[in-house]
Amino acid sequence: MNIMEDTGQTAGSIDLEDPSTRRKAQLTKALGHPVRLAILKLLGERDTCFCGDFTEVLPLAQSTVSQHLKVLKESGLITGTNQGVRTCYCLDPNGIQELHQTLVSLIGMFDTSNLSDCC
Amino acid sequence: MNIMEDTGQTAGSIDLEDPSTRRKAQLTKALGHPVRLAILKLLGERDTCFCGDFTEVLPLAQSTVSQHLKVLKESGLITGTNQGVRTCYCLDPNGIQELHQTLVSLIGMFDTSNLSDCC
DNA sequence: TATATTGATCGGTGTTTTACGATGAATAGA
DNA sequence: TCTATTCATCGTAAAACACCGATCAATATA
Repeated sequence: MNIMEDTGQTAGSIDLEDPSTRRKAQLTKALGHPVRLAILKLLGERDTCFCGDFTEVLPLAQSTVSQHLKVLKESGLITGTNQGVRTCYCLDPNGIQELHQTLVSLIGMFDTSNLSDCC
Repeated sequence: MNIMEDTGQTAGSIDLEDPSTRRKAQLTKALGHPVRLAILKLLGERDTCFCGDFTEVLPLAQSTVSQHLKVLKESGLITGTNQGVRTCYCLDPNGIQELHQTLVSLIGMFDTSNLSDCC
C-alpha cells in the first residue's frame, strides 16, 4: 500500500486544489448559514426580490443582510441586477443548476444502502 | 403586506433559531470545506478508517486532520470509536440519513423547472 | 519495563466570518 | 432642486476557522 511516485504534491496524494471539489465546497459552504438558507428560500418562493424585502423579515441590520447577499452572489447562486435605486436579487439558474448537480452528486456519494457494516 | 402580530421576535418574522433550518445549515456547513469533503469521500470508499489513513493522503498536519474529523463528528456525520490505540472513523448512518434528507429537501427547495422568469 | 505508535488536545497565529452603525452614491418623487 | 429611499461599502469588533508544532495519554510491541 501507499505506492507513491512523485506527483509534485507537497505531501499526500489528494489534491485539495481540485476545482470540482473546491466548487462543491464553495456551494455547500454558501448554504451553511441559517440566514442564507432563509434568503434562498424566500427567493425560491418568488415574492421577494429586493434587499429591503429581506431586512423586513430578518432580525438583522440591513448591512448584514447585504453581506449575506454578497456571499450568495459570489458563490454564483444568485444574481443582483440594479433596477433604479434598488437591486433585484434572483436565483441564478446557472448556479442553481450547478448546485443541483452538486447535491445529486453528494447524494450519490453517500449511498445510504451500503453503510452500517463499519466498526 | 407585512401583517405582523407580536411574535416575541426581536425584529422580522423569520425565526433564525428554527432547529430544522439550523440543522440544515450545520450539515451543509460541515460539507463546506474541501478537506472534509475529501475525508467523507474516503470514508464512503471504505478502505480508510483511521486518522493516520487520512494524514497519509492529505497534505496536512495530523492535528489539522484531527480537527476536521472533530467537526464532522460534531455534526453527526461520522462516528469515532476507539480500537485500542487507534480510532476508527465511520460514516454515521443516522447522520448520513439526515444529510440525505437535507440534500433532497434542498433540491426540492430549488426546483430548477420554474426559474428564469425573474428580472 | 522501555520504546513505538496513534491520535486527541493545547496554545498560538493568521485569516475569515458575522455582525453592527455610519456613510455615501444613485435614483425616485415632491 | 430638495428630500426620501435604497442598498453597497467602509470601519470596527468579536467570534469562529484553519492551520501548525508540541505535548500527553493510551496502548501496542520489543
